[in-house]
Amino acid sequence: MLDVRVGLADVARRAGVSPATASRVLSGSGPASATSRAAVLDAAAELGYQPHPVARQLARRSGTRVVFAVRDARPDILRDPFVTRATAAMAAALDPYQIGVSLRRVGLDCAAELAELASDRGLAAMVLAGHDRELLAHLPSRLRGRTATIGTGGADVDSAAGVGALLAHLQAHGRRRIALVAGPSWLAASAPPVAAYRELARAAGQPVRLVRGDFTSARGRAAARSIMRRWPDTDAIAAVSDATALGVMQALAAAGIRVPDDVAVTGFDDAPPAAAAHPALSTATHPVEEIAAAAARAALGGSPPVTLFPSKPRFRRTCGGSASTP
Amino acid sequence: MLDVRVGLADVARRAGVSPATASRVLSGSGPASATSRAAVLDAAAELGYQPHPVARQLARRSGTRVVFAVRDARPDILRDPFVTRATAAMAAALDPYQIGVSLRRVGLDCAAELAELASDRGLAAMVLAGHDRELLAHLPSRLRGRTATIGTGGADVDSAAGVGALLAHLQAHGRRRIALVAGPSWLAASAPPVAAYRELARAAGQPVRLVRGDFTSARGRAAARSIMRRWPDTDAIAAVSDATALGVMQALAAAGIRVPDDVAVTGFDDAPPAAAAHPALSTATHPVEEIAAAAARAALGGSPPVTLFPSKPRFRRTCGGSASTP
DNA sequence: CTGTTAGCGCATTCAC
DNA sequence: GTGAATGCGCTAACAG
Repeated sequence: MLDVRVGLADVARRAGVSPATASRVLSGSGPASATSRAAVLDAAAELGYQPHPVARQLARRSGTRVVFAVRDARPDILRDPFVTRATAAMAAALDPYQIGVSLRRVGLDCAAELAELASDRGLAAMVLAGHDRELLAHLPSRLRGRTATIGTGGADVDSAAGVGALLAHLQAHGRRRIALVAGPSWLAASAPPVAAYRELARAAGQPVRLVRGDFTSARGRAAARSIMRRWPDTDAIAAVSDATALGVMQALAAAGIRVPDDVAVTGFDDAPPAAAAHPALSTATHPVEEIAAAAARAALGGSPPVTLFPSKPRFRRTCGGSASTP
Repeated sequence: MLDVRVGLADVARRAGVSPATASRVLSGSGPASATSRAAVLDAAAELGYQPHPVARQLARRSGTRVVFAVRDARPDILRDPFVTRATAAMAAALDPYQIGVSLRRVGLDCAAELAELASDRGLAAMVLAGHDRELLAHLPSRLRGRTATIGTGGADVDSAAGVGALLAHLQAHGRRRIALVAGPSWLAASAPPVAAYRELARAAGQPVRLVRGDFTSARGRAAARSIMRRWPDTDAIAAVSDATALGVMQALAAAGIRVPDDVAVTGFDDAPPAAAAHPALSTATHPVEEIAAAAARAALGGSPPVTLFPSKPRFRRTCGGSASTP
């Protein structure tokens, strides 16, 4: 039992059918009478048959790996928590399918790199993060239909809602001059929070104070300094990542600015450091694992289910209001 | 050029040799005259030949995936930063080999799960974390020689040195009653820091105050409360993970105990939250990515290079001494 | 619905 | 050293 060397032929023989029938039954698709179906299933169970994934994929011409291509300028992007969390989530989600995950960074200008990826016949599908509209229009043909994206247009968090809820909360608690540290402008996923911010500012007749970040805490520190220099009366800073928000808080503390008394701060991601920060960082949830798993499945399934995953605000100390988070 | 449909046969034809010879040249091993070798290489380059990984692995009977099996009791262990970082590092390191990574949790009592893994013929190798000696002795035969471990006995961080350096620093700065929040006792990798701690305590004639943690901040909070209840005069708490140390700091703050004035705290990992903590957490580096990549390569290569990766102390605010970290 | 016949693309025996 | 044959284990066409 559980002998590694039992093949489809053994199962077929024991079930009294042809290998083709056994294959049809065990691979799911294809017609089969109830009788032979049962016989094959029994035989497979008794023999402890385990299909050989590699042979199956060869015959089926479907690769064995899903590559997670992260488009970013920073060489160390593959150590970014978002990337590592997403990668691990995919690796866990695809394990039952016996499909592995590869991780690779591609540059902002990545046509050649994508072409190289497309020429790898071992690739079952690709999940692409950090894309923009133009890039998707020029995907290599072999990758079309096998690619799912994370971010705007693909599996994405409803960052507009999450950030919007935080901004609305800030407004409701008297903050009038709110600055936003947004994502990089080359990234499509940066747009929704910016749109939400502009809309709320306009509706409340408040000024627009927008600077670009890159999801790192270093940029958060720089952004905070820049904001307080350009607009000294700023009374709240919203960032689109917890790391950036923590950087903002560091810079404010260094400048002797109190949080939340002088300036409120909010982040995005609800990563563990947010709750552990001092004071505890207000933020919004980001179901990275669910998003990554959905994207991986979509890439394999062919049809990208353009789903927006919910983001819930977590009001904590730094937003200056009353605490109300479990 | 870069046509996906050029196969070994095409290369052979263009080079004027047989497919067998072309295979010998392109797959590295096997005899071949300099003449035909050059011809094959040229033809392959001109045609933009890309070997088909799946076919190659089928013929070679070598799987296409490396599974990262994490042995732990907690169901959410796969979201642990150590696990996600290691998984991403493997997925990036194995990408050039066209081998994907799968991630799976196995329970503490995992004989059956490992047997199931062993029966997967798509598996090229396994990297196991959270092992102990007994487990390794009972590895399924098909996994032997294809398994590398992370932690004691495998690719591991020199945690004894890292934690030892922190403890020595605490002692040198006048801390006399140091408690250690160690890893779980079922984990082999928990032992070295404990040994280092015992040795240093013994040499300095200091008491041993040892509690077990599990690398989470929740356990850190509980551990801190427990320590201060049992040994109220404790003047330093060393934890073997940053998350745990941050939990310790939270519990101390909640109890009105000042860090580092009343109690010094140190962690382990040098994760970003450590530097961002308030006060900044003293810790020691943990090259998780390098360790994971080395383990993955070792698993594929067959011979586990039992390497101890260095851990360097990062003295920051919480250890109470003079700051001295870049 | 089922069995037979061909491959999938490459690596590896063997003789030569 | 080289080529022809065989097989890896399974799936997909095609007739029946």
